[in-house]
Amino acid sequence: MSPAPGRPRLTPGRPGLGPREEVLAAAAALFVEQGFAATSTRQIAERAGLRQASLYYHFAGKDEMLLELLEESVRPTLERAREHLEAENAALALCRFVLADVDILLRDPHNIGVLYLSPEVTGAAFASFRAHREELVAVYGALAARVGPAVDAAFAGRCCIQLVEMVIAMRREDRVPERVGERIARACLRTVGVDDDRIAAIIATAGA
Amino acid sequence: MSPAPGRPRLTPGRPGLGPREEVLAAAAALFVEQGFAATSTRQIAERAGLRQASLYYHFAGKDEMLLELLEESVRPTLERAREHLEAENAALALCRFVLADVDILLRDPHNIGVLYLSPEVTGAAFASFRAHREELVAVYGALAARVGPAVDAAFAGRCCIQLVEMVIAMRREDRVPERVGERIARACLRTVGVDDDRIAAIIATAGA
DNA sequence: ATTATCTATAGATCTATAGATAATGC
DNA sequence: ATTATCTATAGATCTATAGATAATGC
Repeated sequence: MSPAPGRPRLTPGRPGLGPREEVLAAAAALFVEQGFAATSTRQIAERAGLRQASLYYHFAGKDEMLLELLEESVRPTLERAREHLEAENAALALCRFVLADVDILLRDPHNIGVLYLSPEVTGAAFASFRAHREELVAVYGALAARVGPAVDAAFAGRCCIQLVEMVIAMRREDRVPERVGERIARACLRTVGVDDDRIAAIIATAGA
Repeated sequence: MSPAPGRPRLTPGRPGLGPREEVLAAAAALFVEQGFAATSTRQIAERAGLRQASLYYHFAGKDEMLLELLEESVRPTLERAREHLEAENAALALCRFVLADVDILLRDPHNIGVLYLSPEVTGAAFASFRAHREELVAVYGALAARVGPAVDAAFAGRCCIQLVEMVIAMRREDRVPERVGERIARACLRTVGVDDDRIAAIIATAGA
């Protein structure tokens, strides 16, 4: 195990991760805790264990860090989307998609979702993230449309994503109840207009 | 109409409002557009039409401005809460409360709700706001509990508030559909477990 | 005298660049 | 020679205070 080339750090840095990932982890924790604009590059560097100026070897600036964190946080959900869209039973697919999404949000190491709504993400630098999020809304809409053709698909999709992202707020307050995924899935299916008997069956199937 | 005492402003300032309100309006617009930490006192002052240092005659700092804006934005909803909690028909009361809350959020001149989730609000300076918001969650929970005693009241309450606050995201994207209030109310009632026939009746009554 | 503003500024940041340095690898 | 870090710092902020000033009202 020869050490990497380049001048060594003053503080060694964790063995498993590359420096880019160390910086991203530090940035994520601070952005979530203090907010994006309130976090300085110096704080990020300090937490990551290198010098402020060294950040610029890996990133053009804070924007690039946040963009990468946000993209990372929607990517896994979008990757799962396709398989669910192709499933036969639409209500079951919606249920499974919700369960998967909730699970991904719960597993995110820093709960980066708290920044989805934040005003800084409106900027041009984050256009690609917003586009990906739009895709996600569209997926929920498409699933909702197939469940109940009577409902306004776009609106129902929005409701679902809104309910799913309730876990972000819950995590921030450290009050994530037991079986959240299942409960949110039930709420989504009710919202879309599936009746309770079917919901019970669907959740039982999805859980298996 | 004699002018107010004190040295006159360089820029006159709008006739209807006191200086405090002018500053708050400027701050709200900028906080929502750029984020709290990304907005400087200089920008706020410029927009309000006075000098940066003059802000400190009215406010101790940015924190105090945001706190006041946030409190202002939950107060009207909480004031309405009591009457709804005392109503006989719980489902109807929930429906009316949702309609009122959505309406208030839609009328808010700057959509300040985008900052509810933002990390800066976690700080000690905003404890009283968070307490008021907790109250609001409790009101939704209490109403939900009376509608269907079988459901977990706290969770159902959270779902409702989450669905109501969907209008904040919609406003930010400038995509508020027609009759949002009614549609969100329907989603809430479904989530809480009211069946569609009753919902139709309730919404008809509430609208009258 | 009181009020509400102004001008000026100290002191503390913060970002991003320039250039030096300490490793590896050829 | 290449890579990845370091030190040092310029230039641009930003917040909050001190003290002057221009009104009103007594």
